[in-house]
Amino acid sequence: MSNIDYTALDCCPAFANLSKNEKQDLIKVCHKKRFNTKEILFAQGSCAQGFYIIVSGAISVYRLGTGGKEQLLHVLGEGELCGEVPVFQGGLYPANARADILSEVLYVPGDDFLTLSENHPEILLDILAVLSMRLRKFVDLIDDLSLKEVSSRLAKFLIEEATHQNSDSLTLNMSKAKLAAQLGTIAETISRTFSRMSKKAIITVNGKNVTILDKAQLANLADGGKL
Amino acid sequence: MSNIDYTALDCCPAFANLSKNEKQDLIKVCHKKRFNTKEILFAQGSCAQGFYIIVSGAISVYRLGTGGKEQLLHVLGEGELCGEVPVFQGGLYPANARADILSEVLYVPGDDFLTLSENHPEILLDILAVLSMRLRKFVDLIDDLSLKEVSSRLAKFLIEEATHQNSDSLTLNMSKAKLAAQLGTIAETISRTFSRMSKKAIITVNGKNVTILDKAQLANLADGGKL
DNA sequence: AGATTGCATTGACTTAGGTCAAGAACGGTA
DNA sequence: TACCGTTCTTGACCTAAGTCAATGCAATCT
Repeated sequence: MSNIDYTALDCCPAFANLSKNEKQDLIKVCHKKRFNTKEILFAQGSCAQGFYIIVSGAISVYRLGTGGKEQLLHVLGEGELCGEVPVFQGGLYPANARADILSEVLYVPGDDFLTLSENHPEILLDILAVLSMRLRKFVDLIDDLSLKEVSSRLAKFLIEEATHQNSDSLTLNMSKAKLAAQLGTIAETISRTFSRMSKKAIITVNGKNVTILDKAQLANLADGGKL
Repeated sequence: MSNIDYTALDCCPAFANLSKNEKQDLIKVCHKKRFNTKEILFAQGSCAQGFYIIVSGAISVYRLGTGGKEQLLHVLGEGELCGEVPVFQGGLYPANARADILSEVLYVPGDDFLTLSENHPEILLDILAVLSMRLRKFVDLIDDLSLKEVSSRLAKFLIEEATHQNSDSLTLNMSKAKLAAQLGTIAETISRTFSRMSKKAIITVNGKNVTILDKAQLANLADGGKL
């Protein structure tokens, strides 16, 4: 079907355990696709024949509310899977997916994947790990939305992001509106929360750069403390 | 290890596809356990060595917020799996689980299960279906918490429950407080929402019995309409 | 430079829904 | 029946956060 180089799968941790031969078997059934900025990969409720492996770029997976408010479910990047749920259950995509920037993906037809898994069942354990990780993240998000306030969620996000960029300051790699959607709120509220944190000398904000001044207080906020 | 009858697994849709022999292999590694009302199966963050198959009873899986507010993640019943995520990823339970009533479960050690899956990889597809279903439900819950109001969530719940009990009236099988926790709110708000729906002649409430008077309006609410 | 476009910020206002507290209703037990 | 604990309802209040609208940038294009 395709003559893509099997090393394209090297970017994908979920398939890292596969042997060279297994990767070649998998790549044989893949179709390379390319999505432009803002192009839709799939819409909630539409029928799924397969899933995607992201080779490069970034894909937002989201739900839409009344009035067009978005709740981001994940932002997926290089090496991650996208839209795999309906392959194993239900057949319909549970949410919408859109390319944030020009993105290259491998489309894996579900049937082909399932056939392949008969010969290489270890692959299923890898997928189980991916879904388990997603469940964990969702539990955290549900917990946040239901039990925490925006200042907590933002504090948590900043701590995670700073840790990730291992420093006391961090650069937001998305617009405030997108950050808001991810945290289950709106841009204005993010703005106000940033400025309240600044007034209390917990952080300083400069465009997309945030510097953490008082780690302890930020951790306290993340933990449910009052701003 | 155990000499439980393999037919104990018949209650479990996730393992319905297994042959008699496979069920016997699985049951061999299971330990029967029994939990009294309010007894804890596991706590968030504790280390997991295995998962549970619920034979009878009911298990609540939940997160705790400050001040003891609970967000229910699922209420699991006969035949369902519980605590399987850490077997495949991370090793720690993502949430708390507690028996609502006297419950019988089969404890499946993770290692044994993984070993078993090497000989019967189809079992992994069944687990994938279970996790996929959970992801779907979580996406709906996230959507509700972030994008819908309580009246919407309650309306949706009533419609689902009535459909499930196939009639225009339904009996709540839990306390209002528990219903509230499931919908990400508190008992008082549920009370008030019920009474507003009653005043508008959409439903009538009588103890644990709810009768739907105006299906169309209820559906409209579930869809984001104003109460 | 001026104009256009897209984000970010701020203020004034509204509102859903949480908190606290007082009763009322219900269910089991003696 | 009377007593108890639990659950449910209702009211008064408060606050987090959403809405709407004005304005301020900063970046890019003509």
